[in-house]
Formats: sequence, C-alpha cells, structure tokens
Amino acid sequence: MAENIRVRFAPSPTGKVHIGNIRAAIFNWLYARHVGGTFLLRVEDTDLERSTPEAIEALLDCMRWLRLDWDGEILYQTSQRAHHLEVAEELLRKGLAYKENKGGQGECVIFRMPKEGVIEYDDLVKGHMKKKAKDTQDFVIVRSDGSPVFHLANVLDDITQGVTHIIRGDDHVENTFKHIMLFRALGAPVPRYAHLPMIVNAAGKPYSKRDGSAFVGEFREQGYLPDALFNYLALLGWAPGDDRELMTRDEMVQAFDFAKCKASPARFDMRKLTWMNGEYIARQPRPAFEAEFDARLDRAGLPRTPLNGHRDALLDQIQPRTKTYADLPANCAWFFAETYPFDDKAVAKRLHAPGTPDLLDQAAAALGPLPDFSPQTTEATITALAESHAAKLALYVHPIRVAVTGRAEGPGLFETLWLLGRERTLARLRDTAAKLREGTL
RNA sequence: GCCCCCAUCGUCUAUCGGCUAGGACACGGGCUUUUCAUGCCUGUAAGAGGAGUUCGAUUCUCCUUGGGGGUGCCA
Repeated sequence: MAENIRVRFAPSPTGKVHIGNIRAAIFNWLYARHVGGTFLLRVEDTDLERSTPEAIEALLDCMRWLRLDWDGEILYQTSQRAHHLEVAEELLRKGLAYKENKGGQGECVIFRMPKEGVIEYDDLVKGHMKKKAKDTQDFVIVRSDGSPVFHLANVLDDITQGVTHIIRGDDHVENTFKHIMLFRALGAPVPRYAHLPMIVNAAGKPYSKRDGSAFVGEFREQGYLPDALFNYLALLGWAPGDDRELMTRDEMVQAFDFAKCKASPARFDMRKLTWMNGEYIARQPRPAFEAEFDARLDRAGLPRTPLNGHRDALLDQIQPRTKTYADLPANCAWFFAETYPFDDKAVAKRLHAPGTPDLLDQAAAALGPLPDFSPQTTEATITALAESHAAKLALYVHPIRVAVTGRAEGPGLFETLWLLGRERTLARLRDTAAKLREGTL
C-alpha cells in the first residue's frame, strides 16, 4: 500500500551539506511524494564534535531552502543510544554477536556474518545483487569505548522509524549485505533498497570541494535558485523517459520512477546547471526576482535607487539575461553608481582601436541636441552618424556601450542610453574619451 | 590483492531486437532588414574492443579493456 511506504533521509550534520548527499534526499523526497508515502528525517548526530546545534540548523535550513519538507518529528540518533546498546546485548545473549579484544583496544562487540551461502536482494536501481557469505566479514557493532557503530545504529533506527525503502548513495552497496543480516537477526522485515549512482567530477572522480562548489550553501551563495538546483540534481541519474528537462516539482513527482534511474555515475556539469538556473530566473515572478536583486545590491554596497529612475525598466532588461544572482551587482553597477568599473577585456576589445575617442566624441555631439532621448531617437541618430561616415552601426554601438557601462554585455544599447539619461550618457562618453586620450584606461 | 557495480555524442540522457541512433547543455554557422541577450533555424559530435545468440544487435550472453565503489573499533 502506497501510504505505508516510508523513506528517510539520514544525514550526519557536519555544518555543510554535500550535493551528493542532498541528491539522495531529493530522490527520497521524490519517491515518497510520488507514492504518497512518508518522508522521514533522521539526524545521525553521533559525532558530538561536529554535530553542533549550528550544524543541525544549517542542515535543516538547507532542507527548507530546497523545500524538502519532511513528515513527522525528526529522530535524533543520539536519543536512541540506550536502545542501540540494549539490542547489542540481546544479540550477544542470542549468540548472534560476540565480544573480542581486537587489536588490544579493549573488548568490542562483533556481529556474526554467515560463513556459507549467499546473501541477495533486489536493488530498485541496480537490479539483482548477491554476495557470497565467504566474501563478507564479521563486523564491529559496539566499539570498545561502548559506543554503537553506524551499522547497528542505522539499522535499528530504520526499524524504529518503520522505514520500508532505503534510498541512498552507491557507496553503501557493500554495507547492504551487512545490514540485511542485521535486519534478519533482529527479526525485522528487510526493507527495499535503491542505490543511487555517485555524482562525479569532470575527471570521473567523486565530486568534492576541489571541483568547485560541492556544498548546497555555496550554490545558494552564488545565486542559484533552489528549484533550479533541485531540477538539475534530479536529472543526474534519472530522466522521465521523454525529452522533458525543465520540469516543475509536480511533474517530477509524477514522473519519478526507479526503473528510469541509471546505475552509472553521473558527471556534474556546472554549465548546464547555470543554463537551467537562467531559465528559472527568467520565469521568476518579478517580486521574487526583485527581492533577491535588492539583497545582492545591498551586499555589494550599491544603492537600490538608480541614478536616473527607470528601475522597473532595468529589471525588465536584466531579469531575462541573468544566469546567477551573483553576477547581478557587476552587471548593473553602471546603473546605480556614478563611478562604475570597466571590464578589462571589454575595454581591450572595444575601446583600444585608434580613433575611438573621436568616435565617442562624435556620438556625444550627435546625441547632445536631441529633443528626446528615447531608444528610437538615439538609434536613428547613431545610425545616421554611422552612415555619414560610411561605417557599420556596430562600429559605434560597441565602443559606446563599453564607454557608458564599462561592459561588453547588457541590455540593448539604445535602451541602455535611455536608462542612463542624456546627462550621464554625454558625460560618460566624454569622460571615457578623455581617459582614453590620457591613456588611463 | 580480493569482492561488487557500471559502460550511447565532450557532458546529462532517450532507445526496453528493426536506427537514417532522438533531445538537452556546451561549441560552430545562419536568421530576427547590420547593438548584447533572448528566440528561431542549422552544423560538428556517440553505441570501448572481441566472440556468441538471432533473419536482424546499441539493445540479450560471455570475455577483455576502461571507470567507479567496497575491503575500518568512519559514516
């Protein structure tokens, strides 16, 4: 029965949530919502050093940011310690585990694995899996310092929470054989397993901090939208089967299926994520975009009020061409501050041709006396100017843009001039021409 | 070393024996009556190799090669 399906996300809070980890959370969530089951959260906080209240809050914050809403109360693993140890005693009593002074570190409790036969299970994504008992080894379930080991705690908590489907990373496949024996020893039903392929870097190695952003917080910081990150991560190792890529949550929930999950590792491609993020930003409701826009302006120390009004018009121009929020301040500085930075590459490419200062002066002279400064008028004026010099419009457009904005990309030039207004346009053209003549640019 | 898993364009993927191998990102070209971007059109680009099964293999089987995971008193 669908409503009886219970899955869980069981991270250890370390302060930062790795994308590989959150991807497992996403698949758990997707599956739970697809079948109308329960998505549980368990915090494996047994590492007291790292599992600080701040680390736990960071984890929950990350879950909320991605709208991975969990069902019911959070289970904190440390609260189960007494139970874990009781069960270890029980296994000892039943002869399913034994004590040993391994390596002279004091007595630990070791779980007995079968010595013959095979352990097998059907993995929802990897298919039929089996391992010969002789290829497995007994393993420690309680350390000599009296603390329960991951395998014990993890399995017992899954029993406690009534988990029916365990969806986790590929790196746990070997553990699965141990866990299955533990479930059996405890007389608990063995859950179904789904092992997700790992996310790897461009070189095919496990994706780590060395490869760029590896933690959810970093993507957030860099201006990625949670829905975009969610969508992209969902598509790493899963595809709906048709050609859909940009999908809403509901569409993903509806289409999700382990049968469509790949068993091979997937490479993380930042370029595609960035493209997808741009698509999401372009589709954002204006108030949401504006709120983030303002926040980025504030942090960059730029005023929210533009030099020349026309804030909405700028937003109209900027929103569809924003890839990540992090780019925003640099892309708009010219619009909000009297002094704006010049992009070196843009300057080198568009302003260093001989005669450029004269060209900018010509433009200023032509634009100066205009009765109005609408895009139509300025375009007609610059077009006429270019024609009078038997030159292409582009010859004027590019240097003018860099001169007044400091950048090679941005809104259409004539919209830009209008956004800036006559005074500043003229001042900037002359100012840039002067700097070029002085050789200070 | 041993055990397990994986293998389609550079990348993410579709294909569940019939393929002129489709889509997306990225890249190149073109158009939007000579601006950035968008949009649209378009191009380059893939079935690791070898056997077998079959009328027919990218699809099924085996081997090789390559990659990944595991092999802790880490999780």
